[in-house]
Amino acid sequence: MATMADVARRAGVSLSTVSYALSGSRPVSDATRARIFEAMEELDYAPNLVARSLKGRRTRIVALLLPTDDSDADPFMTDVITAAAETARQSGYHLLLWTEPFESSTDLQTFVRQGLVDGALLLSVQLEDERVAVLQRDAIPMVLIGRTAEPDPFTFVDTDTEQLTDTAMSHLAELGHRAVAYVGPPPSELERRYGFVERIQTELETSAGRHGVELLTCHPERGPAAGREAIGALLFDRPDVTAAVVMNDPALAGVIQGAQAEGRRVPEDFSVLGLLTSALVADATTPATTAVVGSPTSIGRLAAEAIVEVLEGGGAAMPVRQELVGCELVVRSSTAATAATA
Amino acid sequence: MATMADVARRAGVSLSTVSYALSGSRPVSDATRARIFEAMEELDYAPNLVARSLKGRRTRIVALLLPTDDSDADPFMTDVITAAAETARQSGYHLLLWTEPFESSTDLQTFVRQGLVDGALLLSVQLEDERVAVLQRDAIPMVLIGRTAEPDPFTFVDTDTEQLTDTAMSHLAELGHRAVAYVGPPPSELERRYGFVERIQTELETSAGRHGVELLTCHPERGPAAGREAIGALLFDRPDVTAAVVMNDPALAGVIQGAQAEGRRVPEDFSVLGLLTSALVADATTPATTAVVGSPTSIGRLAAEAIVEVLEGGGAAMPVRQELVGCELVVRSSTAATAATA
DNA sequence: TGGCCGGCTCGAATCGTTTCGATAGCCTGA
DNA sequence: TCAGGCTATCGAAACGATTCGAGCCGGCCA
Repeated sequence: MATMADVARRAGVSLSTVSYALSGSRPVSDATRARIFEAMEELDYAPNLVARSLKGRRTRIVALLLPTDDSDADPFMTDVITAAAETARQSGYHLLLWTEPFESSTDLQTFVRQGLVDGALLLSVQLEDERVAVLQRDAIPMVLIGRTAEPDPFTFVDTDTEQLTDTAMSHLAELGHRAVAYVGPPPSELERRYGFVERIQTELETSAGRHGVELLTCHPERGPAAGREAIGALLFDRPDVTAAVVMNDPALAGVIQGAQAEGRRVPEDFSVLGLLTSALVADATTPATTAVVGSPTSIGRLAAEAIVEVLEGGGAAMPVRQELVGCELVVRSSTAATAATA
Repeated sequence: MATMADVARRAGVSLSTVSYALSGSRPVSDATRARIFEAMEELDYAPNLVARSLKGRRTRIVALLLPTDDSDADPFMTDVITAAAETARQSGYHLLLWTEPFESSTDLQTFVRQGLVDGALLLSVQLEDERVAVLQRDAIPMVLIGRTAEPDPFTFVDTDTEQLTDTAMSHLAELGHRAVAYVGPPPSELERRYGFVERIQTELETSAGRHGVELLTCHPERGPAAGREAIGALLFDRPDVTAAVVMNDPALAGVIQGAQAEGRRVPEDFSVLGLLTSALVADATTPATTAVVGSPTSIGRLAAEAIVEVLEGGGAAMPVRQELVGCELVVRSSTAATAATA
């Protein structure tokens, strides 16, 4: 690898002149610049980012904090990550993967102190997130994807859960449903105090109330069998329930099958609506599941934009950016008007 | 951030002694070492990785080359990535995301020349992969996940496609199936000359031949509708087909539904076997789809181990490592013996 | 013709490590 | 008592860039 000194020698100028030609931070005559660029060309020169980082005291690398035990969110996460990486790259930044189980932030602590990363993007933020405290202690700029219990004064990007739940409930209410099952994530997710899950629960209740709908909650484990069982038990108790809102991809098919096993046709007698259901899963059920989905791509992009903005902003006091990303109803074939309505 | 000089001053020793105490590359007396570590503790010292990288001419960062237009492999990729990152971390390495569309390796070229990464992990390798040529030109150590048309002399980790196809065909042959449909990936994947896909196709044919099974191929687009249509047309032509092997997650449910629409019960009259089907999708179909799956976690781990080995190995000539990762049959409910056999 | 101004270029210091060569002190053995 | 050998420590030179202050040289004006 050629260095700047090689280029300088070849072009017959000093090291610093090469630097100025490259950065433009001081004027360089056209003739000199031409010779320098020619020399660079001939030597296949590319500036060494490590040296630049050392001198500039910033690496333009952002850590992507990825909890390893959050596999439910996989398809969603991939899109977030890809979009974030793309966006960051366009601004000259890079994303460095930092995977770790949910609780164990001492490693994170020593990691960020090593100065490899300028900032961090936090995925799957929990209501009380240790990682936030750790980063805050060392004043590492960060952007959360998700929200902590007390969102201020952090910059975050999150799905607009209020819109999400409201889109879901209005859709069902308009179709005439008055008693709806909420099939939530498995119990293990609840214990983790994952903000997203709790927010959905309360806002779903609020929204149901507003639409005059009664909501009945259950939290089956992963897998279709658990889904079948949960909806079966629920329908046995409450045969007046005519629809289910499902935020549990692994159990989704089970919910449909369970309802069918109770003698309900889907969607004629019983509607099923997915929440943040991955397209692959929604299309795999019979019938295909109508769902309200977020926009992982926008989230990734916005998060990357936000962290870049913070890092480029230098010391300037910036307004904290808190963005909610809208949701969309993707109509497939699992919801329909109730008999009463139709 | 405290530097080594701060620690040295506080401990009353020279800079170099601190370095030796930390690295152990020269003896340091117990008393001195104790004072040094105490000083580090008090100052919350952590060595600066950027400076270390500059001096050592290696960053211990590995690029993870991730094609952005390969969304079909998502759930699989997430596991590969996570496992690779975890493994790398345990050896003191980091993974840096480099996303780019399939064709555009000039960016990659200038990127690797900047010396930020010591090596690279290539995901979704194609038969003729530009990226390999680019990296080879600059002698960047790499490990492929997948194989190029001519796999030598590269280090790679890949799914054992021969075992994969053979597991699939023996399963169906044992159940008595003699004419089997192969529902492959969408045409767009074929054009890309993705080695994995072509290898599966030929080996499936070989394996079918060996088991006395006739194989009929189709490549529907993504989505259940395409799957229904494809299998419908195929069964219309060839009513003697009693099973389908599907390597196309988005179309999988459609294949099952299409067979049912032709009056076949699944699995009693018609078996469906998934190839590398993601668990989420396999569990979402009715009935749940039996599948032969690879081990993304092992692949990620092995790939990370391999690149670390290469990078740590220094100049030492090492045997090229080429590993094939085995597959496993996950029995669910979509395959059964043919009427003739049962 | 001399002094001044301004545009380009240069040398040197710096970022925080690692590592090589040298030195100071101590012990051992003759 | 002194040469010789160890051991523990120190100083200085890198690694490859950025950036500050200074200097050179030509042109312009008086």
